Amino acid sequence: MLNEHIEAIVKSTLFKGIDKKELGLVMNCLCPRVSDYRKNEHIVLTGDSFIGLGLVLQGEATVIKENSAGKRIMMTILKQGDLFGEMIAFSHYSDWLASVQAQSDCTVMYLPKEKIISQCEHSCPWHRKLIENMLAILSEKALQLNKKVEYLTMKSIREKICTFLLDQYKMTGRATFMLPMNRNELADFLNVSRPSLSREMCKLRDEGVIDFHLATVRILDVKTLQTCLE
Amino acid sequence: MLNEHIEAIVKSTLFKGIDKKELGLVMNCLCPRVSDYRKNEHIVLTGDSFIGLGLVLQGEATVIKENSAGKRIMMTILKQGDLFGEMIAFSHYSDWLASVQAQSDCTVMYLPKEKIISQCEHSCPWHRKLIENMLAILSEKALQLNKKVEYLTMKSIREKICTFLLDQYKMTGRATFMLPMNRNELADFLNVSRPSLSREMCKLRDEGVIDFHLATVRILDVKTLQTCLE
DNA sequence: AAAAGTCGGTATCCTAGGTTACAAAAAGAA
DNA sequence: TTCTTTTTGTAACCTAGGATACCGACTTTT
Repeated sequence: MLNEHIEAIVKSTLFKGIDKKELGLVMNCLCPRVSDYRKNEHIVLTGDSFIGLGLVLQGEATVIKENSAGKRIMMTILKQGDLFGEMIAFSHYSDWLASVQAQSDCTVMYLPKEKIISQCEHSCPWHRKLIENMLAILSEKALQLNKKVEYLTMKSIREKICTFLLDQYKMTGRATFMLPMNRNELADFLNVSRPSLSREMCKLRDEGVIDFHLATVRILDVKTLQTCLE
Repeated sequence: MLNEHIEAIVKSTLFKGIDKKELGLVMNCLCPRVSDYRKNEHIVLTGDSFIGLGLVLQGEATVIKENSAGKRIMMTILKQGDLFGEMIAFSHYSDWLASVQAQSDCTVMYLPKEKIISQCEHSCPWHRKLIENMLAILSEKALQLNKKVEYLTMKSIREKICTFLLDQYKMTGRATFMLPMNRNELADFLNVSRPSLSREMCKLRDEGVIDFHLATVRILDVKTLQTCLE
């Protein structure tokens, strides 16, 4: 089983930094359950009891969350090497909070949470690495959600845009940079409508604060950009 | 140092489930740095290099985040037993992302992250518990942020209210329940203005979907409440 | 019990931004 | 190139909900 799926395992953040040669031992110790699913089949269902952290070895799947009224909303697309269930694995929940459905024929590996934190008799060095990776995965997840909350909490589109552009400015260190997504995706990320986003960006251009052409943006007046956030 | 601060340590989620008698050994192994701060003094500053997970042993402090324009926003109030820096400790960041300021005279303990994940020579049983707690803390944090994102993403106040009420209904299992916060806090949580929240709640009452008096709410028509979310 | 402070409901007014629809530009395919 | 598709910008229209202000009901203080 290992050889045919080694690619997915190596790709995943959970096994990052663990030597390829060691993976045999690791898997032997973790003895994960592996299951196959056909296209459109449900991999897990909301409310099913949680059996372990999921890792997509093969194929593509979607995470679907049902709201209080039962409406289904697609949350994420999972590809080879992606994890799911990482937020509930070590929480007080014992059931899945969302469903996962196969978009193509899929192979999924389940890692029981006890196996991840338990120190096996030999107290293998990679075990520590596994725990470290798990902590890093959860931390990054929380930070990413935190960032999202920050954007969603802003009241005006202008504030969202200015913050986003200043973030990009800081990250790239240049006044001229490329936006990492198209208008639709950006509007989605900021939780506003695409035309409203365009309208506001054009206003900023008319005011001489920024200039842009498609994905290329140049910040002309950092100070004014900052005053939008005060 | 242990005896005078045992209360805070026992209170904290990080040391939950570790026997009081063992705490001496635990602290001996973790050998945390402890620092005192005076009222209004900065405990950590955004950009300072991260030295370890913070635990408030005594006093009260506030977490203050600066946005891209440098505007300072109060994020949380930390009390005895509260942790800070748990999201960055195991992330790729090596600097603090927010500042912490003492609101009263404070004592703070710093736990280096290596000490938390390292297995000491004696491979103490409580070490595993510590890791488990750390994973639980991060998971719950991520889940809580996830919930917040869900609420913030909804476009209409009505949808937010209906979701909130259905959540409460599910949690309590009763059609009549008490709201866990007052109108101001609820408006804040849902990221809307208080009068708008009142207005919409009254509309729902006028339509016969719910009834309420102050904090007491009764759901009259679950189905209609659910259709708001579709 | 009078005074002061808090909390929730209500009315008015107004604007930011959603919706829809279309046109222009860019990118890709044939 | 030319045709098609996708991505943007723009304009017109309209409403959800923010801001503000005020009132009445309760609470707490003195």
